[in-house]
Amino acid sequence: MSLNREFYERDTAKVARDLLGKILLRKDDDEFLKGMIVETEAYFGEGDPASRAKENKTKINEIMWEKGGITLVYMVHGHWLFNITTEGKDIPGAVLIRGVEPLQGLEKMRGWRNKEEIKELASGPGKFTQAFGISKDHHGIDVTTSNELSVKDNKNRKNTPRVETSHRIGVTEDLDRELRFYISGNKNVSR
DNA sequence: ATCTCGATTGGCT
DNA sequence: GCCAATCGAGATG
Repeated sequence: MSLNREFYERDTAKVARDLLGKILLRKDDDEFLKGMIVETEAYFGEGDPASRAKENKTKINEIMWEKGGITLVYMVHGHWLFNITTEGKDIPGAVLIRGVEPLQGLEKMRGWRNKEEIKELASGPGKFTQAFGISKDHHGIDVTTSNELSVKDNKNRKNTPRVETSHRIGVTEDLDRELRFYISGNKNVSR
């Protein structure tokens, strides 16, 4: 079962933290690519200087004001970045997926990334989208109902992961709060 | 039509 | 650690 609407329509920082350890599934043709989310960042709306929803809506970011659980994909520095929207309608928010531990479909990921080492496949927001073949085509997908792209609970993991936090990476201006979350000690965290 | 910018990456020192 | 290449969106003319 995919995580439901209620999971996403909560405080963005909580969603970002709770996505750690969850399983991300991407179906490409008949093959499944699978990985565990190990690093995320939370982005709010007005008052968050680093957020794309800090000012006016655009064709791409308007989705942040809609319901939670929808994919938001855009390009930065020549790389596609993948987010999932949070909160309900009219409250903007999204979680950026920054790091994933590859679990299934490694050969396809290696081909798309042109790298061999597992820790080089998805240990960064742009690396992850390249490894999973995610691009503009995957913008606006409802991950609570889609077969192509979904997020599920991790049945194999009983204890909750040990989480560390830091300031968000690469942003020109950040809030005082630490809004980057990652699983302590995991090799697929970006840095 | 052209310009600017960025939630990045990888190669080099 | 530094820095250049990256490329599409949004703004501007």
